Amino acid sequence: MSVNTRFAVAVHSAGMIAFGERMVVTSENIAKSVGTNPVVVRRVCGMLVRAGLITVRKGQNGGALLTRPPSQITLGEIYRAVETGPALQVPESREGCSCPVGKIVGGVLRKFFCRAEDGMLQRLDRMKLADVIDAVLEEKQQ
Amino acid sequence: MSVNTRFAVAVHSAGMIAFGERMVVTSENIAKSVGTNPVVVRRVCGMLVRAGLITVRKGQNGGALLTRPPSQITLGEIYRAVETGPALQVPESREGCSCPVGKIVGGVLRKFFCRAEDGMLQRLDRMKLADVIDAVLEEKQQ
DNA sequence: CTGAAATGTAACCATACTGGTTACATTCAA
DNA sequence: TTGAATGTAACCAGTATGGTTACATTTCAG
Repeated sequence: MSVNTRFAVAVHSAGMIAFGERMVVTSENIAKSVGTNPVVVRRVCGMLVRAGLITVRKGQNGGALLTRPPSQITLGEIYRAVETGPALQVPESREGCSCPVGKIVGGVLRKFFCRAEDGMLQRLDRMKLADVIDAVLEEKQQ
Repeated sequence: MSVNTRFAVAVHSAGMIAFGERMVVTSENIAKSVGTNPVVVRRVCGMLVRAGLITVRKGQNGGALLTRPPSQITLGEIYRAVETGPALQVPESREGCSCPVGKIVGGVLRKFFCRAEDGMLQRLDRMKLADVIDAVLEEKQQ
């Protein structure tokens, strides 16, 4: 329970914010649905704001809105908005401490890992927020 | 410096172990090259042993050996050997605590995230340990 | 057979990241 | 003006990781 749920919270939040024009979506609403704390939601939404994916209105009857329709927002964009650094990391060999071959290996690994991670990002780029919403609505019908 | 360097250490180690027939590769050798501690290397190599990717001989003139040639070992196998749990996680909404819709969203997200992660795994499965070794040797020439 | 060299593993610590929580200033609408 | 909402700082707890020491165990060399 120590990793990486930020992305999930972000997608979940964005999915609810997609309905922001029909209902007021507050951090408290979202937190209830996600099963977490309003402050956590606000932290994540802050990153979405900084990435230009949503806008937030303070004050009474506040709430958030998407800046684009959910069919034009990809999970890749959300991922990049909230995730910092590569998923596959290479330890920074403390300078000079490791043998020269060790440094070469580190550089090579970084290249390989980047290519692998791109595979994940490309798939995320092909998934639209609207796809997630559709899947949820479909499951809800059943 | 808190995440995920296990995989990098594992690939680096396996790469050195590929030369185990021509030279004695000890955890201390590997640790020097990686820039870490022999115990850390042994911990990771233990997982590779359990996954059947290498064998280790204790005692004097010990060292490790690959169970297959490096052209038949993929980075995907190494990844699965040392990495536990999905890279993209969905918070387990504390049972009953979250609204029913929240649970549906969680399930949907898990599906989407799995598909995305598969993109990374498929690429890792196409990368052979031999490819890494070749790339390192090539860089070393220059 | 003995000793040196190597592994396997437990134990402990420091560090870092995350998420939960409280608190409070700020903003905005009714 | 007041209440509802956000933004953010601050602090805590839990967890994972990596570094380190220590020690039992294994295995080969001599």
